Amino acid sequence: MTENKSFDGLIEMDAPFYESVYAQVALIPMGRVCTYGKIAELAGYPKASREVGLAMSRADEPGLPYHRVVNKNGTLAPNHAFGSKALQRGLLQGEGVAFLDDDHIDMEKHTWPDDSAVEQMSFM
DNA sequence: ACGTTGACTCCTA
DNA sequence: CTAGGAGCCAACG
Repeated sequence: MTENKSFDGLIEMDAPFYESVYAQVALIPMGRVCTYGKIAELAGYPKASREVGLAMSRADEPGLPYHRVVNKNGTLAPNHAFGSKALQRGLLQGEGVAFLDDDHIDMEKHTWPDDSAVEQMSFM
């Protein structure tokens, strides 16, 4: 009994924070990016921005679009993530994300959740 | 249980 | 632009 360590595909983690992070990341639509701090905030830990990065590093969940998570400054993750910045950039560009430079995303257009989304929700 | 770690963010120079 | 320091907090050994 108490075989709670069954890693038969799904990983039972005792970390609600991490699960919340993964859930938020999974909600990021294509062509959009989100910051670590924003995800931490949405996850319920507004100051745990660093832990979001940890969660990404430790994430083994396939299909999780964590390449859409970038720094608040619009710069991509360090080179050791994704194998290289170029790879992350390619993934984002493939989704329609505009870059101001090789390492800078146009956050004003692609940050999510976006304030312009509020306009869409308005019935006006 | 304590100390270290880190894909962060903010500030100063 | 780069470099350094401080604050922050959960997971991990």
